[in-house]
Amino acid sequence: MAKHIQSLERAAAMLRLLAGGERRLGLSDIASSLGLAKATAHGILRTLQHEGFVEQDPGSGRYQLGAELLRLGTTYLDVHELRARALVWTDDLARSSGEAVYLGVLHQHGVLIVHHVFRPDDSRQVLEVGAMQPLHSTALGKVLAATDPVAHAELVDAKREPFTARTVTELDEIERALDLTRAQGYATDNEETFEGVAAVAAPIYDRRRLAVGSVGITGAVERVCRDGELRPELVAAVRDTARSVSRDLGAKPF
Amino acid sequence: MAKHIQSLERAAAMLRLLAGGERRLGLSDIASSLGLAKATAHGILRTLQHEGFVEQDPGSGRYQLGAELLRLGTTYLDVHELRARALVWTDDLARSSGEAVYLGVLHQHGVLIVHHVFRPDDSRQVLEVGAMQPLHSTALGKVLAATDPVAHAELVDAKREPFTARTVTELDEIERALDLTRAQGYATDNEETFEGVAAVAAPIYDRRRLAVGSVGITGAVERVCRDGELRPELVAAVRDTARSVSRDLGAKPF
DNA sequence: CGATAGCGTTTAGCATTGTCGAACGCGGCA
DNA sequence: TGCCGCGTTCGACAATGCTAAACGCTATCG
Repeated sequence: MAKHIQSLERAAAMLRLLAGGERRLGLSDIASSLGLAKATAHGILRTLQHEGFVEQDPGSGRYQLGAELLRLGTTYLDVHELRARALVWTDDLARSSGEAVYLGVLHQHGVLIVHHVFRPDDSRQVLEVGAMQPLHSTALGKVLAATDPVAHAELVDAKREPFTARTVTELDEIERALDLTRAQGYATDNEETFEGVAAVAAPIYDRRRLAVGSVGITGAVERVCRDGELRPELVAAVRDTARSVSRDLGAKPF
Repeated sequence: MAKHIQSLERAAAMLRLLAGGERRLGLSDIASSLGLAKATAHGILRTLQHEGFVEQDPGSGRYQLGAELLRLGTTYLDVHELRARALVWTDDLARSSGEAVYLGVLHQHGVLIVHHVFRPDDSRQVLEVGAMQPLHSTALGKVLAATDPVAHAELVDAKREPFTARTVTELDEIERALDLTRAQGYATDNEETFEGVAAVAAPIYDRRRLAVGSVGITGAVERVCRDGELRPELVAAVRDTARSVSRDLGAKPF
């Protein structure tokens, strides 16, 4: 007997397919991509459309994601306890560090950004809440992989794409970096994800001492590094913020 | 024969229930709220959890919305053509008007905010993308109700809640306001939604001359009004922006 | 300009599939 | 320690959603 409801799994696969294929997709594309009869795909899409999860372009008949997903996704942020507790502290971190602050949680094979404070200057920046980052090359991801066994397993299974010349993709080399992360209590990303961009992140724990997320700052390597290493005062600020949020979540500091 | 897939409708109802009930809900609450057997609700929730649409608190066993909704909701914004076209113009409007800019589309019984540019000062503001606003009291909503027949029908059906002493709830009085909106090409909200807050909005049309959204500014009544009326230069700026976006979408300007 | 190929949609019948009621194991509470 | 409530599992039935084939439509091309 199947352990999961078939039509729901198929509907979820459709939503993910529509999310991946940067543009609108036709019914036939969807049906063949998932190996379904056109009528089956149509029935699911009709229901999803009625519920607001997908929309159909009246002209071309093609399908795309629907507005209800945005509404529910925003509601997820409102309910998220970690995010609510972190809101108070991340603004201060952005101000004191002068850099952009990110808050991430494990989701599937990567880090989902649930909060993002802009770097406090007047430059134009785009909000990255809802975006995904890889586990193996980012500071947020390495912290999660070092402290959350589930995240670690995801990192081992995932294919580790090289983004720059400095990206570490060999598993044993990554393990050493994770050991270092566990030993010193924070992780760095020294141009391993984007050229010229470095980051620091530290883990956030809940009342059961389990890692539930990570918080960190990201910025141009010229500003956040000195002599090829992250500036110690920035590392300290990030770790302080992570500890403050953990304390708010009920983690005992011993 | 049923026109829609039962399990999908039930799953969608669960997600909406979880989105509404500000906190985590237990299985029994969900099952009884929807009139389902506990085992049925459990099967659906288990699948939704496996797909990332709901999460379960390990301690209490209660359910809440899942992270996948945030990821998909953000993707919806990326695909949204109206939003992409408007991005270029809304920044300019915020700068020239000095006020916060909102972009909304009709969704269910209200206006869904799909873009929000902060007022260009250094005050702390919260992003309202993904939030819903009522049709009957807001400038964005009245524009949609005046130009989109579907939105108008939703406004008529919805229960029109009074938010301030100035909120108009009588249907014939609203109809006169909508007639005025159609005649002058924009709508206002003069402390009808929040005390001390006023707004202007104008419609955005696509290449088939159908209203697909509305754009407007919102701010303290002392700044955006003079002699109890919206300042004409702000009205002109909003209407210019709406026309620019409409032109980008392919609407012919005759 | 008519034939064609592809699209999204609808239809009918079958068997797979999701649903239900009842029982289970496990906590907190008195 | 007994109880009540929770989330979860089990097994059988029939309602449910799936499949395959045919439909109307638009756009394309010989």
